[in-house]
Amino acid sequence: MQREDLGSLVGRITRRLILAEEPLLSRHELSMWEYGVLTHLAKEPAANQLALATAIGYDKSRLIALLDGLARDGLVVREQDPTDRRNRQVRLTPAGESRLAAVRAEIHAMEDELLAGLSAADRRALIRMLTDLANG
Amino acid sequence: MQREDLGSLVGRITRRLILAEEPLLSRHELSMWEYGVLTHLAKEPAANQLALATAIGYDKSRLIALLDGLARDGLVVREQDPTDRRNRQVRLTPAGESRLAAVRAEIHAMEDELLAGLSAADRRALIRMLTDLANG
DNA sequence: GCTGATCATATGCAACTGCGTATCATTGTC
DNA sequence: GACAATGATACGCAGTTGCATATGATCAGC
Repeated sequence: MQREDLGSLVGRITRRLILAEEPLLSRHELSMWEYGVLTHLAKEPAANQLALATAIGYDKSRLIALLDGLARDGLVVREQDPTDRRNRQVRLTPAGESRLAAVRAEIHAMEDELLAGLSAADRRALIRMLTDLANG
Repeated sequence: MQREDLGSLVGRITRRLILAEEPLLSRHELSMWEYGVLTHLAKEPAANQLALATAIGYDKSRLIALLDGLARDGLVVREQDPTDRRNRQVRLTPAGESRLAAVRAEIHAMEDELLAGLSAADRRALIRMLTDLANG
């Protein structure tokens, strides 16, 4: 058979993932982008909002409303950077952490199911290779 | 380190691929979706336009204008299905095939570069696993 | 031949996207 | 202290998306 494009493969996988994640996320009242923000903040608090936007590949002008919503729900807080008052540092609240932990557990369970056909070694290899590709 | 979501990994890879593919495609005056249509038609001509739309995950009402453009450029033809005249079978023209071949060669070269860090065995394993995941 | 289903096509809509641009506060430099 | 640079915020715009819906042609079953 003709070799299939990497882009096509990845695209089909993306569609499957979105299909599987959307119901989990909406049950916890989170959009895909909100989940992305929470996930990124769990890794490291954002020094400022521009850095957060570029890190997750989202539009900086759009991020504002997204953070407004998350802050209103008490999942994140914006705090002035004492060393540079132009910056708003963004970090998870305890409520944000627990909301994220709940969704994330379900998403990981879903992923495990998706990868159930692979051996443990294959799975490790896959994650390693994907990580390398993602990080360029 | 905390385990990273599959969705996040795939998302970052997708962004990289789009960034790398867009200039190649636009040099051949093709959009991402048009390339997707041509690629799919190369695998198998479409029995009708609805089937084509769902196969590539595109909106059926939007596909019409896309096919109009491709047909205007002589890359595809729509033909009445002799067995069911409601259907328009869509297939590549020779011009469509050669245009696709030209772009595809560049895209494959780009992908090879992207995967250059992997051994041949790793690469085969990766493609196999991605294909399995994509096909569910 | 009538009827319901299927397909191509067309259109409208609300939401989202990326992009540019403007404003204002704050910073660091000269 | 004046000034350029940076960051948060706000707004508009044009393009894209998914979704619903309508119409007309054709088909298959009765």
